[in-house]
Amino acid sequence: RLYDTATRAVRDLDPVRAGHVGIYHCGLTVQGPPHVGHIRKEVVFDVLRRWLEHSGYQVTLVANITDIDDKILAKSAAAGVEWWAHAYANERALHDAYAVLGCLPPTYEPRATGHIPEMLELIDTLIDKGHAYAAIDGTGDVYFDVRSWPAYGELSRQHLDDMEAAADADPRGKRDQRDFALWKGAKPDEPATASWPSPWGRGRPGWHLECSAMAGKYLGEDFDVHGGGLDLRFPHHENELAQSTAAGHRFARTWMHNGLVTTAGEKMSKSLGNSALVSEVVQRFRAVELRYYLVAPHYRSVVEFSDDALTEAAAAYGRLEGFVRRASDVVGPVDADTGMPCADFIAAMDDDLGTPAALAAVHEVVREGNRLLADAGPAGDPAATKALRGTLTSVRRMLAVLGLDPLDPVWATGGGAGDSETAIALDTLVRSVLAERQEARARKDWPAADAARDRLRRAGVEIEDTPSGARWSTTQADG
RNA sequence: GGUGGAGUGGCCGAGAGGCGAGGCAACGGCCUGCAAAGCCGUCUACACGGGUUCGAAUCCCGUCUCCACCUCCA
Repeated sequence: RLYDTATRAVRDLDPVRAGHVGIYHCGLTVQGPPHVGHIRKEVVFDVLRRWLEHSGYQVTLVANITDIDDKILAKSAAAGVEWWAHAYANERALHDAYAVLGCLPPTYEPRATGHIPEMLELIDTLIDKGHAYAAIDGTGDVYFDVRSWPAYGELSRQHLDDMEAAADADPRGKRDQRDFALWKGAKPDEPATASWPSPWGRGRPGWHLECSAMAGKYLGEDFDVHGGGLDLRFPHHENELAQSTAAGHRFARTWMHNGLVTTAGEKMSKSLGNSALVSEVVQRFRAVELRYYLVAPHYRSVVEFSDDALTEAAAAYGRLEGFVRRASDVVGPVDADTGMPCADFIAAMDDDLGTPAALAAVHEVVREGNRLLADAGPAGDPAATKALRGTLTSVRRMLAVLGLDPLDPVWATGGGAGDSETAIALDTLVRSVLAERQEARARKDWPAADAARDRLRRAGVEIEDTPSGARWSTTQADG
């Protein structure tokens, strides 16, 4: 079940094609590097995709890249670089961000500039059906005629006559002030590379049209889920819906919107200057902690971004991670794919992606696992060890669905031969200090034992005494 | 002016007519040489004012505060 913005109700997901779910969500306009708000949406749809796949569906996840628009042209011009270089650099930054956060790559990521023919075709259809027209002022713009489409406003329940008058009352070549551009005629000061030929002269696509054309191309005229940030509900998604349905498509069956990330109570956005860039946050927190922070609240709620909140998320995640590492030490490697989520977890995830309740269920299972840990082990109760194995496998499976399995290789720092040699060297050194401490403890020389521990701690190495001996970790790498 | 949403314990954050979500912090106990981690326990909250009900954080009416959208926005 998923909450559908259009009907304002939690509804059963009833796929167009049995066993398959097609999802389109609005990716980024690559005008700048992604901040935490942008990446929240990626994480939300990544969790949805993982859960659907876990539940036996084949998922096609399409997220567009808007690689041309006013801001890209303006910012690249200001920076003195080509617009396409600017867009591509930020597209790469986006890819880096979701790789760092452990988001699986989408099935496809179409770029707006690669789909001009599909867009022109859609405009043709709309003109033929009487829902679009070329601007009367000769700018080469083409607009959607909102007054020609009585259902306009159905998604956001807005009425044309109740809307605030646009700030700039310049009607340009529009029949109605609320008509929106499907195609934008090229302006003399824009680079020649930023326009394409069309029946109305050279120009480029309007933002809303891109998504309609690309969703239709890759998912069909009737598909399951269309998503994006809540701020896109109007006008972007309203306009997409109007265009596509006016062109005769059924379009999205469920509209899914994630809540926004705020800082100091206000929406995180570049224009407000309160953005926390993903690349900057992961300097101070581990990426998996950032991901936990984003997965823990429900996807439709507002999340307030702060270092305190992130620190708390890190502590909560540390509890889960600590169990997984300790239990793995005791029972050895397990295949997380064979684990079964507990019933509460399944019920929570099926109910509109209830990650808070799902995570609460994981914490409960971890508590049980920690109890087992006290009795398990080579010298311990074999029944407890067996039970612990099952618990560990289940916990890892549940965390994997959320993209939070601590043992997933994506969270390994570094990688490559050099790093692993360093890791081996570090491990050898730490173990020699631990051995020293153990000798001191054996002869009850507590000051010497504590001095060894303090020495490690000052170097960022935390020690944990377990029934099977001391284990060590840093906040960055595993011991 | 219109549209959608939110206000929950020291903090974060779920739930949506009766059965104490969960996490963090704090405190007490167990464990530990001492710690850390873990386990057990304590802290019984739902913006405000009315109403409905045997029973309301949850439903209804009213009030206040906040956020988002109506301009590019995840």
